Amino acid sequence: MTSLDPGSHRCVELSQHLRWIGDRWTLPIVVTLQPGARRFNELRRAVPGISQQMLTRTLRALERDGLVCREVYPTTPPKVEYRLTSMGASLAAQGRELGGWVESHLASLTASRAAFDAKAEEED
Amino acid sequence: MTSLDPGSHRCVELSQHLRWIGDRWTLPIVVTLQPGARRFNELRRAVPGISQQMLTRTLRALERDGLVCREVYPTTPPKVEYRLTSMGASLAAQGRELGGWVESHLASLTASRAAFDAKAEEED
DNA sequence: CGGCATCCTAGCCGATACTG
DNA sequence: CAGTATCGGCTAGGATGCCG
Repeated sequence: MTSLDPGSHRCVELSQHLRWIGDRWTLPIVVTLQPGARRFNELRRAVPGISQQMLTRTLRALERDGLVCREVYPTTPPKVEYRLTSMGASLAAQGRELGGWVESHLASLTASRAAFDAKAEEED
Repeated sequence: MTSLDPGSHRCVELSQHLRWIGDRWTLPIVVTLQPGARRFNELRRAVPGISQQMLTRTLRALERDGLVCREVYPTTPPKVEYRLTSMGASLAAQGRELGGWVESHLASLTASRAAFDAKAEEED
């Protein structure tokens, strides 16, 4: 990945496409879909705290990006399943790695913040 | 990383801490600092498009998180250098991996979006 | 040179209500 | 069950101007 070398500023462009990582729900949803297809409300229950609307929006965005596949069964009541595409699955793997990094550094991160804030406060 | 297994919803919590990765400038800055220390305006020039304020803010946040170290030389004119801590360096590595993923899937992503939008439009 | 303070806008995100 | 529509708050982030 030579275009990510320092000096190449492709990373500025690429970071635009990484913004969905920062949003609240993309990664949780993708990781939740890793084991297999899930129905809408099933997914909703599986991702605690998400609103119906954000689930819809995030799923649409993922579908648009070809990371998630939406399948509608025209039964009554309607049944809609979501599953990862192969690209989505590879993203999930990346997401888990990233989560692993955060998890293993979370303690240091928190400690560092506390120290920084304490120092800032004592200077007042 | 068992706590990232589907079924564990730690990922919801962790995703909170991933938000700063999704912001526009964190990754570009961290990657730019990979080769070694840089001065403020040097960094500013090296990261095209960043405003002075966002550079300041992002660097402060990185410093607070213990990812970047700030060193002031009390000369005239003042000189300030920023360099990655070891934790910052490991984040840079993660960032490059992530960037690599995006880069290698960017074409598919873009194509998928175009197809999705075209289909949505024809349905009007 | 290397900042900080202020103002402003766009878009994320949540809550609520309604539909096939 | 699986959405869509609407409203509104919060905040990331850009522009500008001042300071040591």
